[in-house]
Amino acid sequence: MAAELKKYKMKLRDHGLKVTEKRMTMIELFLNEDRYLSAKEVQEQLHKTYPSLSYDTIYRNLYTLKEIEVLENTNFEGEMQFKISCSDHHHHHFICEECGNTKVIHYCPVDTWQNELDDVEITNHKVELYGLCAGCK
Amino acid sequence: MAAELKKYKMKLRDHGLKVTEKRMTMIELFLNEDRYLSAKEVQEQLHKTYPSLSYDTIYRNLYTLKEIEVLENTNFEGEMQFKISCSDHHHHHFICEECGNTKVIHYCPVDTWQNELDDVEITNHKVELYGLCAGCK
DNA sequence: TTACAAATCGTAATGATTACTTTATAATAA
DNA sequence: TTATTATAAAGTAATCATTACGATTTGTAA
Ligand SMILES: [Mn+2]
Ligand SMILES: [Mn+2]
Ligand SMILES: [Zn+2]
Ligand SMILES: [Zn+2]
Repeated sequence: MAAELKKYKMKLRDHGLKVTEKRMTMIELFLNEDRYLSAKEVQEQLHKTYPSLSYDTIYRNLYTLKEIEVLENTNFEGEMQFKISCSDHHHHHFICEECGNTKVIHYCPVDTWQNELDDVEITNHKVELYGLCAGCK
Repeated sequence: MAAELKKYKMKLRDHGLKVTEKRMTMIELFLNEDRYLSAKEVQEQLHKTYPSLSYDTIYRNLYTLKEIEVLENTNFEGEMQFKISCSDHHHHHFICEECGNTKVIHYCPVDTWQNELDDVEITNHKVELYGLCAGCK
C-alpha cells in the first residue's frame, strides 16, 4: 500500500499541488472502497479521523483529484459521486444497485453512434449500466 | 393540434387522472419545445399564463406525466429535466449542448454489454450523447 | 527557521427539490 | 344543473446538496 500511495503523492506534486493529510486520507479511503462515494459518504467515513472536515475541503479536493485523474465521477442517484480512477483507456461502468460495486465495461460503440448521427458532432457521451452483481443477484 | 391534445386527454383519463388546465398547458408547452426542460424552465414559461403556479404542482405533474409515459426524463446538467416522450420503441438521445435540441439514437448494444458482463444482471442502463447539432456546429 | 502561497475551517448562502396545510376544481351522481 | 367528493393546486416552509468566502492553518521552498 505504501508504494501505491507514493505514486499518488508524486501525481499531486507533478501537478503543483500540495500533499496534505486530508488529501492522502481521502485517496486512501477511495482505494479501500472501490465504488462510487458521495461527498456525504466521504464526510461520514472521514469523520472519525477529522471530526471537523469542512465541506469546502471535501468538494474542492474531490474535484481537484478528478482534474488530475486520480478520481472519476458520475451523477448517480441525484448526486455527484466519485470513485478511484480504475483504468487508463476509454471505458464505462456497470454499477450494482444493491451494493454499489462497479465493473468496467470495455465495449463502447461511440463510433457507431457518430456514424448513425453523421450530421452532428459528438463531443461527449455517458454510458452506465445498472443492475445486480454476481454476489447480489 | 387539437387532435393531438385529445389523445393526451384520453391518456390522462385512462389512468384515472383529472384533465386540468395546468396539466394540458404543460403538455402543450412540451409539444412546442421538443427538448429537455427543467422544472425552473417550465415555471418560467408558464409564468405568463399562471403567475402563481406552484412548484408542488410543477414537480408533481412532471413526475405524474412521466409515470404515464407522456414525458421522459433525464438528469442533465445537475438537474432533472423532462421532454415529451418521442417514440414507443427502445431508444436513447443525443443532446446539443448549445441549443438543447435532441435527436433519437436507435442503435443500442445492451445485449452486447450483457454478453460482456455475463455474471451480472443488467436491469437498467443510461446512454446519452452530447455535442453540437448540425445547426450549431 | 522563515515567508508565502495554498489549503482548510467555520459558517453562511444558494438552488433544486420535497413536504404540508388550506383552498380550489374536475368528475360524478342526484 | 346542482351537490358531493376526491383529486389537484396554492402558498409557504423545510430539507438536502452544493457553493461561497473571510479568517486561520499548513506544506513547501528558500
Ligand atoms: Mn473507471
Ligand atoms: Mn425519447
Ligand atoms: Zn464510450
Ligand atoms: Zn438502450
